[in-house]
Amino acid sequence: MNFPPIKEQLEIITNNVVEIISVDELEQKLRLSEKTGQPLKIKLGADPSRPDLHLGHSVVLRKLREFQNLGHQAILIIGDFTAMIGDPSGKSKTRPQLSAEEARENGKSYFEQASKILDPAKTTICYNADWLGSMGFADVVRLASHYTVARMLERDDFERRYRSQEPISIHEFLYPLAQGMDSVHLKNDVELGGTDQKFNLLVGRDLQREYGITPQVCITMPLLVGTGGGEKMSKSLGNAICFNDSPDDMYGKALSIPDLLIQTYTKLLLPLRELSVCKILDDINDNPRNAKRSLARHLVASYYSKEEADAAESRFDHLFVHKKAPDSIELFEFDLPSIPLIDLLVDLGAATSKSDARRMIQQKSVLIDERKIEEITENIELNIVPKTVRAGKRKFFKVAIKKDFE
RNA sequence: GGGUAGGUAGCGAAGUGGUUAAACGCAACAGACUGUAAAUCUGUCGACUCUGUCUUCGGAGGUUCGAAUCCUCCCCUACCCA
Repeated sequence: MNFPPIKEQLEIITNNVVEIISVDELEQKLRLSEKTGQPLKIKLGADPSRPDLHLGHSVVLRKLREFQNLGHQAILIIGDFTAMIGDPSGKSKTRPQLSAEEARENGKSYFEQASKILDPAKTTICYNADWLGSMGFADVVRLASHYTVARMLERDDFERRYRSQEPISIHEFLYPLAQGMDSVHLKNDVELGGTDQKFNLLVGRDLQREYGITPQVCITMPLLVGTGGGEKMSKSLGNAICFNDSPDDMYGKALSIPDLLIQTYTKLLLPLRELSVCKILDDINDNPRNAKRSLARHLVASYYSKEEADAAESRFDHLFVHKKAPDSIELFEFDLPSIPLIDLLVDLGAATSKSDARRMIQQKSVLIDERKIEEITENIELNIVPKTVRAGKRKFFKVAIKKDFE
């Protein structure tokens, strides 16, 4: 196997990362692989309890892809074992515990989505239940003896939670250890993760050393800020752009990010070596509108195609710039001759409750066939010819009576 | 086992007997404006048979004309002591 020159590799690997522990060791490993022709094993852990990949995941996946491009071996670990126990960290305590089948299923879906970025043919995929699942209680006790409570409490979020008197369950201490065991098992050279993974990555490093393996190099990538601008991108916070979002959604969400984020998104999510991408950065100050539109188009193009991206943009312009109704609107048929508007809005899912529907009408955001509704008690006649219901700027419906209604 | 401090709307956080459906912040939604679903400003933000009614402040009872606020029991969390 021939690798690019070390200097070039380092340059690519270093780009965009927050921290590498340590660069010297990385360089040593690269030299060794050059000498032996052995590619480095690059590990990335995947959480199968949340199989909806979003742009936040893409930051680290793109880094893994860069390693692949350099000729190294990407290993995607599906954390099906840990998912079966149920991740206790943070707020989502109610997260359902996954069965073995669900975890595998989600893992598969994760891999499929990740393949939009990785080269699937060159990606090794494995499930950590394969080795963690066969550990006995005695093994776990032995493993746990390698780490101390004080060191556990050094971890950022443990420390924070401890200080603010939030509960920390004992088994949460086992998580970093389990993840570290993955590294022991795989004998990987590098582990990738977001900055929130730093502690876990370091535990893997320590454990490898304990078990007599050359410690892994830890590389942390920035956490992507969500579309709202404040918190990190996460599906549950509703500020994520998912791989599986439709081109229209993806385009629209990308355009909705605060201007301040244009630069970050461009750098972390798009290939900067491309000229058209560089131009986005140049445009930010003079013409943020164009910069953001270009960012949105590039994003859609990278997950779908250039054609889809252009189409999404023109549909967006049609809808929001020219303020016209979209071409295709979902049709809802009712077997009633008429219906109170309030009920209609609830039935359509445009409003979450009748009070909500009432509010929307009061706020003058409901239009029927372009006519603004002022009256809360409005009754809507249904015909064979569909009427267009618009609630707010984004929600469109067509409503009609069922054809065979008598 | 003993003690202390807590559990308030999607989240964070006020309120400790009476205009309190419950301040404030974030999120969300809507409107204006715009360059877009940015920014900014304004409004809304428990439910309903909606100028009124009903149900909420960990759970169940109780005191009172009246309770998120007082009492009893229970559940949950953190910290301290053992």
